[in-house]
Amino acid sequence: MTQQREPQRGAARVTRADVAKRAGVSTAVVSYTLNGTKKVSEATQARVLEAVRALGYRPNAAARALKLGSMAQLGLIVPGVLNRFFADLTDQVEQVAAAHGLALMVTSARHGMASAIGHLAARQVDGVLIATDVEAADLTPLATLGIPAVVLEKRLDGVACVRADRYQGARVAVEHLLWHGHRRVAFVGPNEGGRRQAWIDASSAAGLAAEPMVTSDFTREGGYRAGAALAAAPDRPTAVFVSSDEQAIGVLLALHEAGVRVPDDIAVASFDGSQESAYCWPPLTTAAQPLAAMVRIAVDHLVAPGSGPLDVKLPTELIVRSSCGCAPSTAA
Amino acid sequence: MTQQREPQRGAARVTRADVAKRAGVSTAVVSYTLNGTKKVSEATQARVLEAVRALGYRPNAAARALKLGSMAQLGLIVPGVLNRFFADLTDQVEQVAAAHGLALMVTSARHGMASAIGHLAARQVDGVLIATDVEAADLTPLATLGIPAVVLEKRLDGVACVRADRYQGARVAVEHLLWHGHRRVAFVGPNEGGRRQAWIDASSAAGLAAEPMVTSDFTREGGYRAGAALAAAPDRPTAVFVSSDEQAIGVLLALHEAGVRVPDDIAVASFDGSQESAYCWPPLTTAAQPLAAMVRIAVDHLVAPGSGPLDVKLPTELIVRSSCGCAPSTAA
DNA sequence: CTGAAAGCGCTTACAG
DNA sequence: CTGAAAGCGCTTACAG
Repeated sequence: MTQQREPQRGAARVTRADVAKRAGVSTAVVSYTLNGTKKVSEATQARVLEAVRALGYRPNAAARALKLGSMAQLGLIVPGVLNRFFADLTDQVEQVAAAHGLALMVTSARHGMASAIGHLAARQVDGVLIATDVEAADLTPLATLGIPAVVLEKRLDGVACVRADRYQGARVAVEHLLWHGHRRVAFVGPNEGGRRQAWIDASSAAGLAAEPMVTSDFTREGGYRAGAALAAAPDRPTAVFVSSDEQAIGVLLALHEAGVRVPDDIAVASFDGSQESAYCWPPLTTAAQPLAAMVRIAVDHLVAPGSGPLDVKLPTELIVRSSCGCAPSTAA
Repeated sequence: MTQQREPQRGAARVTRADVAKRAGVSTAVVSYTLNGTKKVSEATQARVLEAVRALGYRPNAAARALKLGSMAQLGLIVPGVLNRFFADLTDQVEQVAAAHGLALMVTSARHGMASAIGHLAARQVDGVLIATDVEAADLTPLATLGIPAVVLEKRLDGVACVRADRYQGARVAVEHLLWHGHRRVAFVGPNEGGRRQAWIDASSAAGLAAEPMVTSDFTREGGYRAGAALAAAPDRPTAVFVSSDEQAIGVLLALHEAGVRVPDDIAVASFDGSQESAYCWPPLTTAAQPLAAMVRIAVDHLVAPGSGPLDVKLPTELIVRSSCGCAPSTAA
């Protein structure tokens, strides 16, 4: 007796047995012709294919995955797809994964990293990309299951890592602002990390005090508050480096609302190079992360069977647009 | 002899048999305690849970899916997550699906609807949300497998559909522009459909010729080109209704570059109500789709076992910001 | 070139 | 309250 529940909507599920019967072959032959794993005579092949078509047969991915031990699927953990940069990232990963014949399971870290990882682990993904802050301890479920991971955020001992050189990118951006002649360049971002350090170093290399600094998380809302603070500051800076495009969008809005002109009153440069940065007003001068390369390297590493440790740091490229005071460019 | 390949990275996979052995029970009991499908004595339960923890055991989703006939997973088809509105949508769907204990498989329609649907069908999703243009014929693979679908775009015979009332939304937006006193309101969007018709109707109801119209696809690039055309038009309109926020972002950029002031020289209103619309400059007055409600209804329908036909059309809500000439609002 | 059969890791009706 | 066993739909080593 079968104990299988009816499929959700009661439609009769077509299995390879049905195909085999209709084609007058064994189920093995159906697999052989569908997967090309063994030679099958032309005539038989044609019969099988005809049966597949006629029946609208589609192999059951779960059964296949159970047998093969792989879901042909990658997992991606991002803070959320609402952040423009991570939307860009998600899009890239989807494309590269598809090129490898892999599906993508996007999971937000909204409910915590542990939950996101547990989720992906349970779904037997073949590898996971983590594009947000993560602790080494969060990674153990993956290690236990032998699921490879690569972190796109920060370096963790023994964990594959691909990242942009944030210090270098921020430094070049701040130096560009300095090159424009600004003597008081503000910083908007987290009170730590390479971007902040680059701002400090670039400032002092130019003989300037690194100030003011406005702490802000990586959101537009945070940027908005920082921009409002900047606009209202007693000794207003004439330029600002913002840690991410996403924040910069918020900064721009606050500045506009306060009637502070960009770049005339305050020049702005940021970090990420998201597509968004080309479409805001004014278009942002930004240190662009080499997203395509990062994703390619990360996915290749996940897919390659025996690859060793990975620790890649890629340079960013400063995209010069009009927010810094350079000649307005058209939409890029 | 086992024919199973080693798992990808050679880590020993822990199965429920290992757990059962360690806990000194049968595999059935492991299932019972993990799924709560049958009463298990406290003591046994504790032993099982201990074993699960100690072994780092995680049920195999593929096996479970094969047995249960469900992957506990929904599919979503969007043009791409790069479009802000669809990013908002994706985020909503992910949340609502998660609330139902369902994972989300996001697929872009980049390589064609047939491929996207085939992909999802092969992965045994329990339902699919289609948020982009689709033909009835594309849906047959889903019907064959008994996978329910709901379309968020347009009405198709016999297919569940949830959508915003685009005619009504566009009409209200155009009328708002008219209310501001504009006598020449342009339209940017597709040369068909409810939004265009609403613009035509609202214009003639006000005794005006509906012109000019600039055809544009639903992209920022398209909006940018349309905006440039508008700015250069001989008899420049004083207001424009744009079919989507995404396009409006492009329109704004082109207008800014041409030195055309918004809303002073040209007032702008658009459609969608994406989060983006609150953060561009100036913030957009836009007819907001009731995204949360749409997604909730759609997912509920996918999840409900025997729900009948569904054809819901929800009203939009005009969010008034400063692009139309109303008092500037702060970031919403 | 083709087929019979085992086994992937679960769940559950049935029998203690 | 617990266990033995069948079966979900595939793939593949092995034997024709």
